[in-house]
Amino acid sequence: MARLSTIVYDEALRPLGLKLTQYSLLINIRESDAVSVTELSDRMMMDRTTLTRNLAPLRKAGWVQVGDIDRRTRRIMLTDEGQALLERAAPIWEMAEIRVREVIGVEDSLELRDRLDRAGARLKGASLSSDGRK
Amino acid sequence: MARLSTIVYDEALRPLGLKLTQYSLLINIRESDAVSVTELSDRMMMDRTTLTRNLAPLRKAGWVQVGDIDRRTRRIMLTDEGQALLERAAPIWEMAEIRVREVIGVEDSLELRDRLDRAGARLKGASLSSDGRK
DNA sequence: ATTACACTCGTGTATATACACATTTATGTC
DNA sequence: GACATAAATGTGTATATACACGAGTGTAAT
Repeated sequence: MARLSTIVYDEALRPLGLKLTQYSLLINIRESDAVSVTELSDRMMMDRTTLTRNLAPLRKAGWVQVGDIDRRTRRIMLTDEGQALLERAAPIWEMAEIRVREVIGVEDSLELRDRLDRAGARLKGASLSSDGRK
Repeated sequence: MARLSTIVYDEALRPLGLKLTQYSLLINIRESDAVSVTELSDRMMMDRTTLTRNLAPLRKAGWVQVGDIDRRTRRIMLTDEGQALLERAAPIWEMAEIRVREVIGVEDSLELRDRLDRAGARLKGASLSSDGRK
């Protein structure tokens, strides 16, 4: 399923120079502005260190900005260009979503998403975190 | 879902030094012995060049062997150690599968697999292949 | 104040993934 | 046989992913 999604979505997003994960990341940043690395990685069920790496190309492209709260915690924000990009991406994304539903099956795509959300919640905290040391 | 699978399966397979993709690759090689790179990559709905890279650590570990058919086509095979590894992995894999079904939901896991299979078939050939140049 | 511990984050290393491009080899056409 | 074309594979580059480890920072206990 990861590969299916990659194929369909990446193909659609290519004109914008975006990949699936990058789009997903930008959306999540917009929805919870000024989050910390750890918090965002939890929300995305992604390893913290993976998030750090994934932020790099987004920062280089000028879509994401990172500032400090104290000298330990950082906050991640969209730039104006990032905002603009997401607005341009919105209709393209919707079309891709429709295509995915055609390919996978309409009725189940929503239920599947739901089910995966709940599964994620169930796993959260259990295994997810670089350094398992308490 | 990719990340969910990674977490659960990788955790289970770690004692064997195997990752999810590697196990999947080994199983596919066993089921269609002496395949070519392109054929196997098609079967796994994976980019051909990705497969090449993924084979490297398996060869280095001595689980997979690669020989030549003519000087253009290569055939991929399991070594005896690869066979043995899969046998040791079988019970572990089954337990992980059970756990995934618990987490995601029993009834749907089978139907989901089916649905994804058909979706894959529908997409096959359409977009999948490094170099699209005819 | 010191000290111990918990929190927040990044880097080194290894694998996974795919696209663009290059290379080599077989095959078919004349 | 020569030559164009198609087929099979690999490499360079970039991103995605996670684990092990390390470094700095806040906080609470003494």
